[in-house]
Amino acid sequence: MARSRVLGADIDAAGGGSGARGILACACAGPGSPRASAAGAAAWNPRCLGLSCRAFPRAAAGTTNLTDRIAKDRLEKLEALRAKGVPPYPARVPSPEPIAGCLAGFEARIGQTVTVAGRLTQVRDFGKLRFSHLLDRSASIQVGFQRDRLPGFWEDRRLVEANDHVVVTGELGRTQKGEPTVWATQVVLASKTLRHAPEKWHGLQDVETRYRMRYVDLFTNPDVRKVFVTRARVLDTVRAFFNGHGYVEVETPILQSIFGGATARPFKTHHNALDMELYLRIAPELYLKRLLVGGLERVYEIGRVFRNEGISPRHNPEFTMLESYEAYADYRTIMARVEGLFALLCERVLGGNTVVRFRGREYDLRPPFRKVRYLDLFAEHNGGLDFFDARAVRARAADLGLASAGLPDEKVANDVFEATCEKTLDGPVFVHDYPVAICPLAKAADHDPRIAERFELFVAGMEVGNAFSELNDPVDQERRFRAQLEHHDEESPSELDVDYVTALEYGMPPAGGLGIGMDRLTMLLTDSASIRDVVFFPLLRRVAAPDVGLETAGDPGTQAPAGG
RNA sequence: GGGGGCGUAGCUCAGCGGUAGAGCAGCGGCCUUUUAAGCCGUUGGUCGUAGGUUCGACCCCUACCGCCCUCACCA
Repeated sequence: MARSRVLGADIDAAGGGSGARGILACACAGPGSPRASAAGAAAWNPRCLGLSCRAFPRAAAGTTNLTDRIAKDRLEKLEALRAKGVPPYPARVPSPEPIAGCLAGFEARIGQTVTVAGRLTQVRDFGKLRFSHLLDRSASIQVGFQRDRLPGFWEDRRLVEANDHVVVTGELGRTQKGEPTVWATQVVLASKTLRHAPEKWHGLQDVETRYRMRYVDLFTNPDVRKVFVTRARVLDTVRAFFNGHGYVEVETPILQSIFGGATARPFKTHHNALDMELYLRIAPELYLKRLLVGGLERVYEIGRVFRNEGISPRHNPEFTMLESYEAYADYRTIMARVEGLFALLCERVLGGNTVVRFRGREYDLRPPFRKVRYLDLFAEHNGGLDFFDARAVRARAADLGLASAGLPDEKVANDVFEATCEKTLDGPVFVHDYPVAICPLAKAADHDPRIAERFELFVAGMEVGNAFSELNDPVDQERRFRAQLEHHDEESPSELDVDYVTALEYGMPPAGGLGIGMDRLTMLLTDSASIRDVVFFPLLRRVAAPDVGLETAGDPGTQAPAGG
C-alpha cells in the first residue's frame, strides 16, 4: 500500500484518514515517483529565477510558458507542495456535501462532522487560528483552522491560500460571534490556484474583463451567478409550459443552405467534403413548420440563431430563440399561450411576484396584457395618419428625418411606426393586426387582406415576442417569396425556398406560431441592462494573444493532420 | 460606420508638464473566535500600443488597439 508523506506527519494515504490530521496526500505521484520524474526531467525554466519552479516539458529555453506569467509566490507554493508530496491537482478527493445542506437546520447539526468542498475566499489569520470562507455552488460557510487541532497542516498552512479549492472535514459549530463554522479536522487540497483572486470587496468590476474572463466574474460576483441560474430557470419554465400543453421539443438544422424565416443578414460558412456553401440559421421557422406538415402538430425549439448584424446592448450575433408552432390554433390562441407562459414565469421564476424592476422602472407581468392594434397606434402617434396613404407617410418620414428614398412604401411606413410608437410601448402590451406587407410569413385576416394576423409583445420598449397565424397557402407563399426576391438584398435569401413551398403543397394545418427571445426575456426577469449580462460569453473582438513561443497556429478550418 | 467616454500594480481606484500613489491581494512579524479582522514592516509598474510636441510626457497632440454608452440596422 502506498504511503505518502504528509505535511507534518506520515499517514496512510489510501486508508483515507479516519483520524488523520493535516493535509491528506493521495497515493499518486510524489516527487520520487516515475511520473513526477518524467515531468521533472524537463529543463529548468530560466525565467523562474531562483525558484524551485519545475518547468513544463513544453517550455524549452527561449520560450515562455503561460504559467510563467503569473505570480511567482504561487508557483513557489505549488513547488513546495510537490516537494512535500502533496499533489496540487489530485485525481480524486473525498466527496463533499453541499454547504447549503449544512446550513439548513444548522442548530440541530452542531457537533456533527461534515465534509464540504469549494473555493477558499478571504483568509483571515488570527494568531493560532485561521478563518476562511469556503464557497461552493450552493452557499458559503466559514471554516476555522486551529493550530492545536491541525498540527500537521498548521506548519504549511500558507501553502493553501485564498482562491484554492479544498475539501474540508470538520465539526459544525459556531464562533463567539455566532458565525456557523466548520472546525476543520482534515484539509485536502483539491486544486491549487495560480492566480490571485480579484479584490475581495469590490470584486471584478472591469466590464471587458468580466466578459472575457467570465469564469472569474462568476466565482467573484454572486449576483452574476444568480442571473445565470435564473436564466436556466427561465428556460426550464418555458419547457415545462410547452411540454404541459402537449408540445414536443425538437431540434432542426442550424446549418442551412437557404436561410429564411426572418429578415436578417446571415453568417456564411462552407462544408468541405460536400463543397457546399451554408448559412447559420437566422431562424428555425421554416423547418418547424415543415414538422407541422409532417403531423407533429405541436412543436417548439429553443435554440441558437445567428444574425450577422450590429451589436448593441440588446443584440448579440448569436442569441437564443424560442419558437413554437401549434396546429389548429391562430394568433389569438397564441396570445393566450403567451399570457399563460408569463403567469408561469411569475410563479416559478419570480416566486409568485408579478412586478419586475427593469432599467429603473417597474413592470407588472401579471396577465392579461394590454392589447392595441398596430394601425390605431400608428394613427395615434402620427396625427391620425393612415398607414396606407403612401404619399402622406413619406412626408411624415421626411419630417422625422428618416431616409425613405428607394425603400418600399410599407418599409417607410414601418420605419415611421418604429420611430414614433415603439418607445411608447412600456408594456407589457400586445401590438396586433399588422399590415400584411411587412409580414411575409403571416396569414392575412379573412375580413381584410391588408391586415396580417400578427402580434408582437413589447415590454420596456423592447420587442420580446412575435407571433402570427401562419401562412399555409402555398400559392400565396410562393408569390410572397418571389416578391422578396425582386428587391433582393443581403437580408433576403437569394433563391426561392422551393422545398418549403413544396411542403406547404403537401398541406400544413392552420397554425399559430410564436417566437420569443430568451435572452431578452431573461434580461427582463433579472433586471439586466445589457444582453451581454445574460449571455455567458458575449462576442467580443479578438485581442492579441501573448507570445507563447509556439509556431503560428494554423487556420482552425484547415488544421494540419493530427500526426503531422 | 457616426458621436461621446474610458484604458495607471493581480484587483478596486487616485494622480499630475518635473523621480509612479493608496487600499485590497501577496510576502515577513504579532495575536485562539475573526469575518472588508486589526497592528507593524515590505515586494510589486512597458501608466493600452506606436509616433510627435517639449529641456522634460502617465499628463498635451496624432494614429492605432480594446471596451462602454449612444445613433443607425435588427430581435
